[in-house]
This record gives sequence, structure tokens and C-alpha cells, in this order.
Amino acid sequence: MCHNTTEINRQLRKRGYRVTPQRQLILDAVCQLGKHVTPEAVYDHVHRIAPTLSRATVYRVLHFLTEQRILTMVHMADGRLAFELAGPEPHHHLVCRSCDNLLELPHSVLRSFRRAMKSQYDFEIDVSHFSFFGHCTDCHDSADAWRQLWGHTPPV
Amino acid sequence: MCHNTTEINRQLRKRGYRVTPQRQLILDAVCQLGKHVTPEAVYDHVHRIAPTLSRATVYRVLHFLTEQRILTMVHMADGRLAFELAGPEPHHHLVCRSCDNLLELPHSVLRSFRRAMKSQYDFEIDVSHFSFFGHCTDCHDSADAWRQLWGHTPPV
DNA sequence: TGGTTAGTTGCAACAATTCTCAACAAATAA
DNA sequence: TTATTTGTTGAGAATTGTTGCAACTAACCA
Repeated sequence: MCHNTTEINRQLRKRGYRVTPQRQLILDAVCQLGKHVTPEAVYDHVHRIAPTLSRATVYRVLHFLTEQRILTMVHMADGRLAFELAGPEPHHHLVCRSCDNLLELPHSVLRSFRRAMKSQYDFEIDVSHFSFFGHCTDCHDSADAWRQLWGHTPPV
Repeated sequence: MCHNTTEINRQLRKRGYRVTPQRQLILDAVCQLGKHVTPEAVYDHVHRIAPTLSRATVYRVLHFLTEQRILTMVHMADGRLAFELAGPEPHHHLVCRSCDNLLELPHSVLRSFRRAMKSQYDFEIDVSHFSFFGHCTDCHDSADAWRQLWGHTPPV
């Protein structure tokens, strides 16, 4: 069960949407299942509790809750999507393509970059979540493949 | 036809992979079709030339060529994937979630951010491609929903 | 409390993507 | 050249994600 469910429900109603049992189940499932929850994992979880709850509803509700900024969408390394609860203070991830490990980043590391995009391109970068892909300490190999192909070191 | 196909083929062979007609067709298709080529577009294209070439092969080869850093994967606003030829000088995108428009960014805007991640976290961010989602000049609305839910302005 | 109505769901059909596995082809060894 | 090994493909099944529409129901008000 989500710590601020009542407040979220109040907000949804205030915005003209309904708080249905399905939406509550799905939101709770995301909270319980933790970080980077896949739609399939949510479906498995809620389907056990409410067997008639359909896959379509899971996908629709996940996207709906993301639109409402209650969840955030996370791009995984393989291109698939996952979801997690959005908090008032965003955080971001460094995702290693080799070992799939996740490093959490505080939002502050992006401040200057976001400011630059705003002033140079008048583009407001979404604050909710980023995943940066690359290679962690133990898996530095990206530069090698690049060098082999293009004959010079990757730009930094 | 790709300008440096021969070099790419040489590299693939050198890395122990085979240069098959299917792989060549698919790579050429991506080159010809330009930026942000969807798997379906590639399939339509190559299927006309080689009717037995299957959809599965298209997906497999696109992912293979991405792994080999010959293509890059581009996340579109709707969550779908597209591909494009990776050049020696990467570029990035600002994707508006409201109007789906794309702004191209030179790689240089990320230099200081990548340096910081390297020194602070010993994490080497993938140079090939980023998509940053958010809202462009005409579509600034993200801050409002956030404020309603969390009762304060989004962190900057 | 009970009626009204617009937001929501379930179902089924569909579209997109990945997987499995047998058949095949390129490279290598004999 | 032939046999062997290993990477790759095609076909179709399985999985994952989307859409249209009729039926349903949460929220609101009398």
C-alpha cells in the first residue's frame, strides 16, 4: 500500500477522474513491486487478486497514471518500458548495458544541463526520470568497439 | 548504399560475425530510408527485394547492428523504437511529448555532463544517442500537473 | 436513497515483437 | 574435397502491447 494513496486519490477526483478498484490495485502493485516494474509483472500480480482484470486495463492504467505524473516511465536497456512511483523529488539512473546494474543519481546533477536546454532551445526537459545507458567501472568496453569501427577515439 | 559499407563488413568479419545478404540488405535499407527508421519500414523495404526475408530477421539484425555500434536505437515519444546509422560524430534529440516534434542537438552539449558522470561515478555514458523528453516552446504544460499533485513547483 | 451521465472496464480482435527450433551456410579442420 | 563446427535464417508459435466498442459503475445531484 502506497504511503500517500489518499492524497493521490483526492487529486485524481479533483481532476475529474475516477478512483476505481482496478486503478488502486495497479498503483499498489507498482508500489509493492519496487523499482522498474514491467507491465507484465504488474499484470501477474493484480491478476492473482482480481482474475478478471485485463491486460488492456493494466497498460491503460499505467499510461494514465504516468500522464497524471503519479508514475514515471523508465526506458530499459533493451528498449522496453518499466514504471515506478514518482516522488516529489525526481531521481535518475545510470544503467550499465553490460551488467544491467543500476546506479541512482540525485536530480541535482542535471540542473545545469536542463538550464542550458531551456535557455538555448527553449525546451523544458521532463523532470520526472532519465535513464542514461553506458558502461560502469567493471564493464568499460564501449570505447574499444567504437575505435575499431571508426578508427579514432569516441568524442568526449 | 552505405558510403562505408566495405569498412563495416570488414569490421564485422574481423569480430567473428558473418556478412550475410540479409544483413547487407537491412543495413542498406536503413541508410536509404534516412533518420528514425522503424522496423516496419525496413521490413516493407527489404521484403520487396527479398520476399522470404522474415520479420524476425529484421528485428534480430537491427538489434545486432545496434550492439555492434553500426546503428543507434532512438526512443520515440510514443515509446516505440526507431533506428538510424551511427556516424562517428553522435547527435541527440529533444523530443516533445505533446507535439512529437524532434529537435536535434549537437554532441557538444553533453560534454560537461559526461565528464561529471565519469569523474563522480566512474560511469562511461554511451555516446551513441540520447533522446530527452519534455515539452517544446509551444507545449509548456508539464509544470502545472506537477504543481497540482505535489503542491509545489517542480525542482529545477 | 436512487437516477443520471461521463469516465472506465472487459472482451475480443488486432498489431508489434520475441522466441524456438530445425534447416542451412560459411568457416575451419581433417 | 569432405567432415565438423558454429553462426544465421525462416517459419510459425508465443508473448507483449493496442484499439474499438458495448456494458458497466463511480461521482454527483435531486
